[in-house]
Amino acid sequence: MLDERKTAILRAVVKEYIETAQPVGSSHVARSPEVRVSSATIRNEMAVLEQEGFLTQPHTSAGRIPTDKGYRYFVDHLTSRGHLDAARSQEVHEFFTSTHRAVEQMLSESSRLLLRLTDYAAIVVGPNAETTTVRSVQLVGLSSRMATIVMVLSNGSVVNETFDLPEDSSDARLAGATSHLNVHFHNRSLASAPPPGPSGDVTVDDLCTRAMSAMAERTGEGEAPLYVGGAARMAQAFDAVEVVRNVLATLEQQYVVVSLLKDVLGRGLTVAIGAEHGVEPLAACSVVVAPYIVDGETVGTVGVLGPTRMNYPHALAAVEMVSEQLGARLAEVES
Amino acid sequence: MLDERKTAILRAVVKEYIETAQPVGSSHVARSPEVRVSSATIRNEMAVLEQEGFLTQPHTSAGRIPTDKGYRYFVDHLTSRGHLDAARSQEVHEFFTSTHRAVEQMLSESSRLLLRLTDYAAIVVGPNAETTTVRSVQLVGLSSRMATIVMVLSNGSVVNETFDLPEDSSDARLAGATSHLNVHFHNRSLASAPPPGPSGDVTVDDLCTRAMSAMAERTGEGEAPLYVGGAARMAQAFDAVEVVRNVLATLEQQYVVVSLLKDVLGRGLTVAIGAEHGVEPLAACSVVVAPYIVDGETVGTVGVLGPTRMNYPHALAAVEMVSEQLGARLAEVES
DNA sequence: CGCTGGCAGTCGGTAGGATCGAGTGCCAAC
DNA sequence: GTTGGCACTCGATCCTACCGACTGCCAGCG
Repeated sequence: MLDERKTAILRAVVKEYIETAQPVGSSHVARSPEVRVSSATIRNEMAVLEQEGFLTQPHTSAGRIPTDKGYRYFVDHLTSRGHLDAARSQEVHEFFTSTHRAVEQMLSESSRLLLRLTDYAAIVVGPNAETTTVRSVQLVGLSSRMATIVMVLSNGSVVNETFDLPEDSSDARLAGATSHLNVHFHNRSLASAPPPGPSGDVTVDDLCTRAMSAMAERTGEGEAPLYVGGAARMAQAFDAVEVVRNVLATLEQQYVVVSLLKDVLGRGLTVAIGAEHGVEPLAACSVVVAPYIVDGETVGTVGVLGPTRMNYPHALAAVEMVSEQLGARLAEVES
Repeated sequence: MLDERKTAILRAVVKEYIETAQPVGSSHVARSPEVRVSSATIRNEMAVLEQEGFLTQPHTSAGRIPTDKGYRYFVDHLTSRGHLDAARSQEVHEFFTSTHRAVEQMLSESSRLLLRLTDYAAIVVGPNAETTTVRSVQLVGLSSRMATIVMVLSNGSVVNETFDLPEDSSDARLAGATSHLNVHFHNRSLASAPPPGPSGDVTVDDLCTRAMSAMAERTGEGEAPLYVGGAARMAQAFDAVEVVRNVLATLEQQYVVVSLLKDVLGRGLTVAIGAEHGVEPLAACSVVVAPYIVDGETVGTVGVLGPTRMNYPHALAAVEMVSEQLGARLAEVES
């Protein structure tokens, strides 16, 4: 699509702009060792790149900055895969060999790890209900009127909800419902299993129904657990206060974030640049995502969200590494 | 400490400054209906207030702004307790009558509620291990090498951790350990109960030890669950980018926040203004806290964190209302 | 004696204007 | 096709003057 020299120039502009956040002029590019022509030639080429939509000028007589299309071309034509430096690579390995906590904690800490690696906002979406099976169900009475249902899933995560007890429940009936549900869900997926059939005791059935409908709130569409870290740290990459506020506010709306990641991944992308992802308040942001895979199944997503002028090679490397390690770590739990 | 007129003037300055965030001059104060003297008199009084440390001038020939000491006097001498307007009051009631979810969700949503009420960062610290008793313990095998321990506490919260299984464990031994732990912890506090005694089977004992030491990470000092909402929204109240970054970064360090609240509450305060709380990066912030109480026991804390020029009466009213309702709602679970 | 109106003085904020310089587009020459 | 040179553009920066919101002080009034 672009000849070699234009590609080299575009690459130089993107790299420079990512570093400095300043419009880059032809003479800067000429200084780059990859490009061995004079600044005049570069000016001509840059004019063409601008006409074709890869670059833009904030104003006449300023340098050029990449457009979304420019970034897109850049990431699609990366020469070298990014590498994490030794220290960071080390940090990831240490993290995943030393962590020994509940899945929920591990995901939450993974998001902090990714934050430290990239300095952008790190997002980890937990395993969803479709891909895990139920290992154990238990109903626990809290008082005469309330109880909790606790489910342990095959990936080690635990979901719980409280619900009101019917009048005529008793400890025995709670136990009955517990074993009824255990038999019913044994090694079945929470989301795909049919509702439990009758048990012979109407109160037990009532208990099961109440417990399951409480649970349904949790396993509904898009209700995957979400861990966001470092929104604040990334925000400093923007200078317009207005933008910062929008971005932070959007990041607090969990379902927007989850569906954003799902959507990007669903379109087979690993990088969504600026307006590509379609979430308007995040138009100044790019997203780098990777699924994490356990037993050949995609069970969740990790990603980073940063300004469009983020360091894509680095972010790609970090996200990939964390997703791989996370998948491997979670696989250990199930094997 | 201050005569009535000085108090009125200080009050007027604080109120005005909270609203406008601009230094307020003597003529503005003179316009306030509570003060019925000329601006010249007010100037004299303000000079005294400044000398005594209640007000300060950003520079000569500017209006005055309150110092931390000024805010402190203001909140200590509030005439009228703040009231939430009808709409917000309504919102709180609706929230607490309609929510029917697991404790963890309720706390998380409470923090969002408080955020909506005040537009400052809302903080909810969950019940800690000392004040709850164990209702149920269960060990669930995830694979041949790993298992999860799940505890349901009397307040409806659920804590879980994973741990490695010893070589010679079996489903039967997991069940044995489960019932051993259940008997041991029955209606005892997780934190204060002694470690379980021997059961007669060394593998079962091993299981119990491993499970409990995994759990210990969770119930250790200062490990109360924390829900922070709306850090971003509050940040817009500051204009110095530097400050915003510090504040947001600090808010992401959970243990700092938890101990801050504990500390403030421990000193018997409900409001900590600016430097009073001693957390240096939050020197530009004030904190309003209230414990929530279940069965006469303080089990957790709610609070808001905002700029020192926050609307104290409003924040106090909001925090108090939410803490009361939250306590009442949690009490229902246990009764 | 306390309160008030008036007045001179201070100083940050803003607007206008000159200057600077990084960068462009174009062109003639190689 | 590439290059050096040149005229031009335009945001950023600095300076200056000015404005206005204050204050502190003082003399006079009730």
